[in-house]
Amino acid sequence: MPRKRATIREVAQATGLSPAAVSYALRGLQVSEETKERVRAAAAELGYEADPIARALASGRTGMIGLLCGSLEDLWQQSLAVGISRGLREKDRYALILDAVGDPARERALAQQLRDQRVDGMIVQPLDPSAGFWKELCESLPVVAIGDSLAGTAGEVVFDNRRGVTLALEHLRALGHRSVAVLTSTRDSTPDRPADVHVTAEAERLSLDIEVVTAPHGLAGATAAARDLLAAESAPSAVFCFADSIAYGVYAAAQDLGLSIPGDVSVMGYDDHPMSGLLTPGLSTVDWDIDGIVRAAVRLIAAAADGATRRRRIIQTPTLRERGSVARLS
Amino acid sequence: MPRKRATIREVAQATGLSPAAVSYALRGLQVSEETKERVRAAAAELGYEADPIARALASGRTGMIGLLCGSLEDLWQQSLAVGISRGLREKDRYALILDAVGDPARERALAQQLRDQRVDGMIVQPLDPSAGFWKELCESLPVVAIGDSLAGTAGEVVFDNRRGVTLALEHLRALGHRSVAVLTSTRDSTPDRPADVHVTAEAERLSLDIEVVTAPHGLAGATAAARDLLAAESAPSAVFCFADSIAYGVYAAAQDLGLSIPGDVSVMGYDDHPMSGLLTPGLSTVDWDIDGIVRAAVRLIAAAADGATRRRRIIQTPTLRERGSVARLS
DNA sequence: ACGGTTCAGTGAACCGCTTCACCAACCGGA
DNA sequence: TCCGGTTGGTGAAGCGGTTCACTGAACCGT
Repeated sequence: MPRKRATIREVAQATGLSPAAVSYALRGLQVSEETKERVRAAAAELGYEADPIARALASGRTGMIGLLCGSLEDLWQQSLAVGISRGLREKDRYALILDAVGDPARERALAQQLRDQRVDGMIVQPLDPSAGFWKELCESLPVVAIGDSLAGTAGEVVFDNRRGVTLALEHLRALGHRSVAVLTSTRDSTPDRPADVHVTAEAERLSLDIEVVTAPHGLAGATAAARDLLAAESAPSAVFCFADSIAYGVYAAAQDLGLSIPGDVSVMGYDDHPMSGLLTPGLSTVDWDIDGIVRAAVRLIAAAADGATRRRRIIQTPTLRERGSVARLS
Repeated sequence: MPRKRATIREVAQATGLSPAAVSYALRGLQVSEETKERVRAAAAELGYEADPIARALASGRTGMIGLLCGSLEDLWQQSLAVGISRGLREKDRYALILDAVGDPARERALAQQLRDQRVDGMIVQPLDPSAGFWKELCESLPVVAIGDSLAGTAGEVVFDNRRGVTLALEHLRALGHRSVAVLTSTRDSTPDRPADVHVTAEAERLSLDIEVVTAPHGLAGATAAARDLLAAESAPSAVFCFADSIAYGVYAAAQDLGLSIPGDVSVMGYDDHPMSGLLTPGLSTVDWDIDGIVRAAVRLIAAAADGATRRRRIIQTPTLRERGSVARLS
């Protein structure tokens, strides 16, 4: 049995001070340098370290940041989680990552759980942004949303989806494509739904023939949807996928059907996931600079957790990344 | 300001019971059905929900499972995290995922943090299994290790690396390869280090010419190492990578150098990551059945957290998955 | 010598729940 | 009728910190 941990009272005893004094000393408040040193020494001696749970109960704060992922299965959210963990380290904080595994009810429960854990703030990419509990949540702690979906948050990092859509569709148009399928997925985590609006608007402007298809979430779902799409007689000359991970499904489908990319069909992604450069051909995509997004989110949440009150909205602008999955249509 | 949360005392007040009775009632203990019902009603009425922090402080347990990833950047650990989140949901538990971002000091801090959060158990894939704190940690709560690296754990899911190595090398040998490079990485998270031992043993048995190269961690590192390897005059005819993610680096390097896989060089992976089937050619690899691993880990940790005391060791056996990245050498 | 400020430190009341020891009432059995 | 054993419930002492209101001493200028 590992010897029970030292408590603050033992340290107090050892130094002949009151627990209160020890508490203050260890946090560098209100005490003379000399006693601080004495307390530090005694604490080290006893191997004392403040219990975060007790501290959380008494003070209501923990220093932790929560990251709530709607579905960690999503490649995009994986990248997000990785980046945020790394980014927070540099701020001497750390993230508690929770995964709602695609279940809105669970998302609700976990959001609450996270709040009850007294995180100092949380970063979310909501599964169901329209759910009522977000508002309430945002009122009780700083929340930074990725993708502009929540109102009343402490901050948001939003995507200029109009620009992203324009970039992709103009690119396809410039290479001669006139009929393109737009492949989204239920729970596409990257952009907000209204991206659809931009699609139709841009399609109109560019006089493109658009067909929007929504695939079930996940690689398998995207593959199946893409297979249907590509096997149809009226198959489009290009597919614009609303996430690189969806485009991967198109690659798989093309492979199954013996179609060549971009020979038989052109493909565009949306994200720029690290794997996209490794495929053959490389996936042409809309690069959202995930590093920038992560940095922005970390900056926002750290500021908010430190008490900043100004609500900020950072807009992310994408760039086009050409790689070879889009052919010029003769 | 959101109205302050109801406390157990308010519920007690409302029902005319003592806080203790309410506490028992809500956990379904020692009270008559009738009062249970009364308490439930009052709780619902007041919107009362027990505060997990206070509960943790008083009772020492939380119901949460911690997942400590040495480096979430690693594709393998990402898959693990996803699987475990999903698996735990079925057990009505949830995982707190922490990422040490490759820093052993941070790993230590986070492990401690997790314990201090009173998780009921934790699953780890250690960055530095030789660190002293693991032992102490394992004594204070149930720990399940992925990859047999820790002693004294509540359970482990270990890899039969000898079998894995044999599978890969025999496959290469059977197709005529005699000189193969083995590409590992610092911090290869999948297998335990001693896999190297198996490599040399198997190489001897199969009379293969082996060169072991260790790449820096990450895609960029693997790519660089692979480039050096493939550009050398005495380049091997095949590369066996100790993780699919490392193999991705080889693909990238081959692309850079204008080499064809498997025409100019054959490649074998180790994991079977979902993306491996999408590359061209598909990556032939050693399939570790991550689903099985996850299920095993979840079962072990759930049992241990529920008080099971028997220490279990589950051995995972791999299979060969041929896809096309290995050519027959004429 | 005196009121007025800081400075260092103390005591006790929390934070919100669990748990242990104990009790009253009720039951059936002898 | 009395006794031992359940049942349903209570009170208070924690869990291990933080914080608020307060005190005693030292220091200030006059």
